Amino acid sequence: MSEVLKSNNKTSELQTATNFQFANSVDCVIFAYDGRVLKVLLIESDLPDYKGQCSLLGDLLRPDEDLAEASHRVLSEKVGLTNVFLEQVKSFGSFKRHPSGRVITTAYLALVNIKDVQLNKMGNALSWHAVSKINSMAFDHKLILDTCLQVLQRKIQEEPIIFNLLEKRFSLRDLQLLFEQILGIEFDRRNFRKKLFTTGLLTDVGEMEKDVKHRPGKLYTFNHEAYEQIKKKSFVGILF
Amino acid sequence: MSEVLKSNNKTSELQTATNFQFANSVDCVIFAYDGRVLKVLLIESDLPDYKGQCSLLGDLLRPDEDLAEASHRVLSEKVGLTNVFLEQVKSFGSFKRHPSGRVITTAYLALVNIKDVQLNKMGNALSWHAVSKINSMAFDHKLILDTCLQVLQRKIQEEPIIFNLLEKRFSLRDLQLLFEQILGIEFDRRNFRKKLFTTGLLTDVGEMEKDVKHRPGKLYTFNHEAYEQIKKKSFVGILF
DNA sequence: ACAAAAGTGTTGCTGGTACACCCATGT
DNA sequence: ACATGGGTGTACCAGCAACACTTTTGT
Repeated sequence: MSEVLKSNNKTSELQTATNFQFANSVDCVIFAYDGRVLKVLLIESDLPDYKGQCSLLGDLLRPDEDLAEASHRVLSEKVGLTNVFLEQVKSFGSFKRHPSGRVITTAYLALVNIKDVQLNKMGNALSWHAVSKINSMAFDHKLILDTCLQVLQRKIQEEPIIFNLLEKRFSLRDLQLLFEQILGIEFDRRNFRKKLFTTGLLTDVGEMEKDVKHRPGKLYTFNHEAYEQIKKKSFVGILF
Repeated sequence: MSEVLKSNNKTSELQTATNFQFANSVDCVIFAYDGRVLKVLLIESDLPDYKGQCSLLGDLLRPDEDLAEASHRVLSEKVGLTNVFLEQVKSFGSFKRHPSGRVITTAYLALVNIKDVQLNKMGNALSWHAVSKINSMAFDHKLILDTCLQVLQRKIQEEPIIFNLLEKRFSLRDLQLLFEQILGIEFDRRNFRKKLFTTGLLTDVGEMEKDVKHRPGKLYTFNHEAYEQIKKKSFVGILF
């Protein structure tokens, strides 16, 4: 082991250029819901190694930007979206994960409304893929996707982030179907309604669905203010 | 914006050395319990910028190792521990977080048994600090510590990782005090016992505490096998 | 009229919380 | 005997799950 690596801190090593041999990137797992299934936005790889395979949208980290900034930049530059729900999930640093060199990537979970994305404007190789149908991807991106899907499944049960996937106004049916899609289970309609109402997070906007070929349902919005109030109350429910 | 950064993937850029100007590190937030309060293992910084302040134990990522490997190496080389509970928490990539250059660090949560750590053997600047007493640290390490503490608080309620902080055999009192320390709340003793017993994760080892100046309590171990069985049953409890 | 989904209430069970008394050990 | 904490049981309440019928709209 070199002396350099034995030191208490990193100063001595940082002065040497030999340690600056890493590239860092962010990769965004951009989820959306088309009303039927959960989808993820991918780009076709043009690397020879991964001919025809898809990869996540990402980019190299710039010298002057933060990880979070980089993830927002990817959404902005490559998808044309700002003010997106973005949350860091995990970093992947296997030294063989990228064919062209040592790249450490940090995965971000993005939840967008599918109607906000205009693929024709962003052109070319971007497309939505049903999450359940994806078998292989470029690099280790399938692993990253799976990891983010699991995090999504956990998080929608802990925080009301699922609303980022719906339009401002939605029916209870929309909401339930989306929960069921993501979690892969079904709920009793009546109990689901009761539970959601008792959270106090849904505001009845006083309008109804239109253009449905059955009795139209009421439309709701997510009540941010109510959630901010509720959040303060501590959550404790010891159990593994 | 350069053409290079507009490309669909990262190949072209990776070939150039200009993108390999980052250093990556891991920093371990090593928690332990001394029977009274939650502690974290820190090292005194010898950087002039951070004279007298403490920092987490970390090291630069080597060209040939994974992030997880690096975190285990830190525990092994600097604390003399192997087979430690280690879990990635978050990466921190602010471009001004390190005075000597651009370092992206990935924080790991480590849970160890305090008796396994022999500070005298590791020598010098390592020491345990009560988590609640720490006001400032070198770099952005206070932020990292706070983040990891929050993750710890959440995780001990979701998974039985708390046992990593106790000895193999422990009394219910030990376990309850530790929960209370970490979460900063108190539990009713009788309800706590019932709840833990109903999980089926505690095995009565048929022995009692010794050297206590009151009625000795039974000792238990964590039942890994039972947990593996239980884990299979899916957890769903929609609520935010 | 029929199909499709909206909307609504009750009951039983389970799990959480609040709470009080007796027991074993060391001093 | 006293102090300290171990060990146990009960009663109430809230939240969840299971379950069926009526209503509204479009075709």
